[in-house]
Amino acid sequence: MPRQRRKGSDGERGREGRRVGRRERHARLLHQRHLHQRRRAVRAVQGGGGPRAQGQGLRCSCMRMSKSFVPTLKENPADATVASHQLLVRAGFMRQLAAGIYSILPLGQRAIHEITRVVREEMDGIGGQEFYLPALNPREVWEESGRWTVMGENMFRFKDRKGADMCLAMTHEEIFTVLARAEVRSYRQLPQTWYQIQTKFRDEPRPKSGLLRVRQFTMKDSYSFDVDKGGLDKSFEAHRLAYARIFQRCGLATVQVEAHSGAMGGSGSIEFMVMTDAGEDLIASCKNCGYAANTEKAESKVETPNRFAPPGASPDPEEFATPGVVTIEALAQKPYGVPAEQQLKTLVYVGDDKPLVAIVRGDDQLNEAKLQTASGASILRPAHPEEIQKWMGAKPGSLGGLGVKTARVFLDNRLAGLSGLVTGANKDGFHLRNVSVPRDLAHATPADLRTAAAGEGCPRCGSPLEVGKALEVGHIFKLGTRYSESMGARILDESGKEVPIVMGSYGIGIERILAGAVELHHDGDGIQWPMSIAPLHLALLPLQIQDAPVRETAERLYQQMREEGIEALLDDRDERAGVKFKDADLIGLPLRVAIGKKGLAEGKVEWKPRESKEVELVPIGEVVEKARQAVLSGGGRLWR
RNA sequence: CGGGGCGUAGCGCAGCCUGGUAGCGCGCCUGCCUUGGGCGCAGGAGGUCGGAGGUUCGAAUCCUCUCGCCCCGACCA
Repeated sequence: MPRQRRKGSDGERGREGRRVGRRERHARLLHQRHLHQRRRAVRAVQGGGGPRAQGQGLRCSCMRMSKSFVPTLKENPADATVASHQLLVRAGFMRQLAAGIYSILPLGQRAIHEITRVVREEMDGIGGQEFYLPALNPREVWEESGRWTVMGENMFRFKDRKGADMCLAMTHEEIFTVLARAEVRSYRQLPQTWYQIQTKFRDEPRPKSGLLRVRQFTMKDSYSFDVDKGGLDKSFEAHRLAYARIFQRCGLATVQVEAHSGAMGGSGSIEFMVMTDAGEDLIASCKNCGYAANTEKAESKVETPNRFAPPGASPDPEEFATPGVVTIEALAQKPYGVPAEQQLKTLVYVGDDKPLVAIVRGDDQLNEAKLQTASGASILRPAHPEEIQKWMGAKPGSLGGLGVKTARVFLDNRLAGLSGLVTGANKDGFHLRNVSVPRDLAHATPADLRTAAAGEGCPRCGSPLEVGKALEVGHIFKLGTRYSESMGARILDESGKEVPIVMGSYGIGIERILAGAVELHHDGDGIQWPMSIAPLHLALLPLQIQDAPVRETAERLYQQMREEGIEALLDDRDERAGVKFKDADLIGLPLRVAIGKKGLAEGKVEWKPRESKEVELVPIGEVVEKARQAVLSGGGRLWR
């Protein structure tokens, strides 16, 4: 088929020199192509129209099962425990290479393309400009921000042949800041929003759950650069709204929660969470007022009556022997009978190489993220037993905060004002009773240290909080001047004063969207892709491939769909109907059209959306249009 | 990093305790048959038993070391 140039129309005019905007030109091109393909479609229907070489000038890409690499499995892979991992492997979307490292197969890659398309559209929509930065970084930049140390073991590091320290980037604050400081001089050049979609490397101590926690993954990361805090607030809000649209368009219901900022630093952050048991985070939320926070940060209202306080003045602390008792539980038992809520739990940590003591009520859980926030430490870890012995003079199990001078002591807020409590004596085998917080622990810094639990009061409205498991798919941070100060990215403001650029950083885990969508959308038979991110729109199943009318009808529909921009997966394998149905359900394309002898006798084919139970008989001549409508109304896109 | 489990054919597993011929199901190849929800029959190919060392006449099996993977606890898109 000869490809004709259309003369004298749009293309020519562009050459005449009239400035045509890129966008406009692109739209025109699409229109031209559309007309062209329409004509072909008409010809195809009118006759001839047999199978054609794939891709001839068409941008819509379809697939023939017989020629595609889609290795489906009947049985679940042994190591997969969560649905998304099992199904993505079984349906032929990915294979594991090593712990937390996956090869993405053609179907998986197509779905990822759809996701990144949505992400790009929304990022461009808020004025983001796409970059592509190096994943391979020299030590020096990370040294400048201080994160060469902070990132610790989580960063992949090695030496190049000259012996220089290198690393694989976990995120790109540093590199973008280097660009900004080198080129951005004036407030007039701001605000800027820069982003990329790029591979990130993190040497996770424990990769797990398929794509949910891996060591190499794709992240959309963006960075905003503003003159002041007000500008940052605007950039942050723009991202927040864009993220909400991205996840919604990808078929993910998300909740936005207040979050701990961790190694990123900064003043505030919001996480976007998909509620699923496959997730690893715990979030507390209030149905009544909408409060939602990661339990790393969530607060709660709890009643803490001073019920162990002795009448009158509190007697002095008194040592008593507790041989072999090293747990809260044991001290609550028989001979002692000290309820856990009367005890103080004393834990020793090391924050930036200095000892820290944290005290919470015996039945509460210390929240390390909160201790990190309270202490301002950038690296926090539990102390080793030898360190504890050295600083406290006793082993874990007999520790207490009284008289501690070797370490900063932090005390959970709920303990304020209580007395008549029991704690370790910092002497193995002994505890202290009659401990009064105001008198004996006055040297401790009060802080919110305990982990909020389900049923406790919402910090805003007091209604009972719910706690559920969630998967983090996005995280937005107000970095402020954390990086611009340490790395010297300064500009002149309106008054001619040199000020650090105010930054924000915003991340989305691309594969987590993929896996999260599967967690949310599947059934016992397989995946149920949302139209917007489905690898293809429709499965076309000729049920008896040896039957010429069946085969030819399928081929014709395949061709027509392709020309209409509907992405079809034609299962042209010589397999039994059952095999095709099973694979189609497993792969989970949103639409299915089955062509069988029976229906064909009446001039009909079978229509079935993946999530529907019923099959609908549709006249052959109507099915392409029906599919077109379904793709569009489902949030999909024709013509790529 | 602490605790637990598992490495045997492409995939899922048995065999190991009590040392002596490496097996089953699925998948794959050939033929016949069947043809609307992972058909049936017959034949066939395919394995350094994760690796190294040791004990033994003999090791998938017992011992030591090591590597890898999964799960549970401490870290993050």
